[in-house]
Amino acid sequence: MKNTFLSEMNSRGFLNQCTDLEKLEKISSQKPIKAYIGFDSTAPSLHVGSLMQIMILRLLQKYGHQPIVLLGGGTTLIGDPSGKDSTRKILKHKDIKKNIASIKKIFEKLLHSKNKKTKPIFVDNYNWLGKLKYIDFLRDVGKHFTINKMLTFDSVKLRLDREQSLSYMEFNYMILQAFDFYQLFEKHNCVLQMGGSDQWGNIVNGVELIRRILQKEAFGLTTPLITLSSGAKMGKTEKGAVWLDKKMFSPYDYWQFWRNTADEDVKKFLKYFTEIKTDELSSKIDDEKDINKLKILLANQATTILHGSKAAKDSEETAKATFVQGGIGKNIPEKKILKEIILKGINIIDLVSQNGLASSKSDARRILKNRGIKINDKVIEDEKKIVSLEDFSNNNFIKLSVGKKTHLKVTIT
RNA sequence: GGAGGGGUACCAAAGCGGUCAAAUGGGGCGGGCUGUAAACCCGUUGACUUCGGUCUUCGAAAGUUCGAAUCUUUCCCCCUCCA
Repeated sequence: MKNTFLSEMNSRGFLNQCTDLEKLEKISSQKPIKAYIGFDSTAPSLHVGSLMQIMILRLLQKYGHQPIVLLGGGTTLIGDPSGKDSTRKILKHKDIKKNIASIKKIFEKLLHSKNKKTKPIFVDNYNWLGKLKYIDFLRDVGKHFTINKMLTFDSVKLRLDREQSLSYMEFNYMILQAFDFYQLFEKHNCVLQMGGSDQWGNIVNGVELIRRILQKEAFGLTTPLITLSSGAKMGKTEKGAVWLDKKMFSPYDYWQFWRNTADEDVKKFLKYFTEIKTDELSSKIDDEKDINKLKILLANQATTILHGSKAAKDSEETAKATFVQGGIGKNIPEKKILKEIILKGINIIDLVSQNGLASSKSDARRILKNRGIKINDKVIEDEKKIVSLEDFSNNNFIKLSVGKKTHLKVTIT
C-alpha cells in the first residue's frame, strides 16, 4: 500500500467506517481534497474528547489535503441528540459566538496555516442555517428525508427505546448536519466529512443528500470510539474535563494527564495522539520494557503538539523533581503570600482551603485527618498548626502538598 | 382533558412522625500496597466549629405537631396508561 492519508489513517487505527474506502483512496491519492469535521461549540474550549478528530485534520494537512473546520454556531443552537440521554440545555447565541471565537484560537495553534493549500478553512454554519426559510427548506431538503428512515438512526432510536423524550427540535438535527455537508460540498467542493463513530448516521445523511440533490458522490468516514481499559469515558480527571485551552487546564496538568494513562491504553494512545512514524513507534514499543518510559514519551509528544516542546520539557522536569526527587519543580503552581500574613501566622486549614487545594475547610480537615496534608513532605497531624516564619526557615518558600499529586509552592513576598 | 406513579445528597436508590446530616451501592477524596498504573485493602464524603456543639438541607410555599424527609393543603416539574 502506498503511503497516503488513508494508509496512515489505517495504520494509526483511525478508521472505523467509510462509505467507500477504495474510491476515496483513489480520489485522495490523485489530487488534494477538502474534508471537514464539525465541532461542538457548547463550551469555550474543546477537550481531549475532540483530540482524535484534530489529529486527523493534522494528518490531512500532512498529506497535502485541506481541512475545513466547522464550528457549529447553527447546530449548537439545536443540540445533537447523538449519544445523549437527554436534551442539553440550550445555549444563547451570544455565548456560542464567544465559544467559537475561543475554540478557533486552539485550532490556530494545532493546525498549520503557513501553506496556503493546506491551511484550514473555518466556517460557521450559522451563516447558512440562520438564513433558512422554513417552507423552502422543507420543500428543497426535507423532501429527501423519510421519517421511516430517520426513526431507524441510533441517535433517534436509542432515545425512543429508552423512552426518553426527543424534541422535534433535536429530531431535526441530522437534517441540518446533512445540509451542512451539502453546503460545504457546493461552496468549497468539500468531498469528505469525518467524525466520531457516533456521527455515522449524521454523516451518511449528508452523503445521501448530496447524491439526491446533485447526483454527485461525497464520502463519509468515522473514527473508532476511544475506549479506556477502565471502561470510563476518556478525558475526565480529578480536575474535571481535560480542556485543550491552557487557561482552563494547565500544560503541566495536561502532561500529567497523559503520564497517568492506564498501562493497557498506552500503545493505542501513542498511535492516536503522537506523530511518531508508525514503524518507528512499533519498534520503540517492542524495545522499551519500562512502560513508564512509554508513558513519558506519550506525555511529551502530546504536550508538544498542543503546548509546544518547551512546555513539555518543563512539565517533564517538574514531574521528575516532584515525584522522583521529591523536591519542587518549576512548573508547580506557585502562590505568593504576603509576609505580614506569615509573620502573624496562618492556620494550615485556612491555607489549604483558601488556595483551592480543598473544597472547604471541612474538606481540608478531613484530608488532614487522613494524613494527606504535607509541608515540605512532612505530614501535618495537628489541624491547629499555624504556618509561620519558622516553616520557611530554609527557604523563602514551602512545598504544600495535598495528597500525592497536588502540590503548591507557597512563596513569601 | 381523565386515571395512576413519582420528585431524597455528585448519581442511583432506601427511609414514610422522634434514635435522620438521612441506610446501601456507584462515583469523588485521603491513606496503604505499587510504578505518579491496574486490582485489592482501610478511612472519609453538607457547612462552620473554641470539637461541647451550632447552622442549612430531602421539588417550592404554607400548615398540623413539643417534634416533619416522613402527616395536611396549594403550587411547580417528571413519568406511565387512557382519550
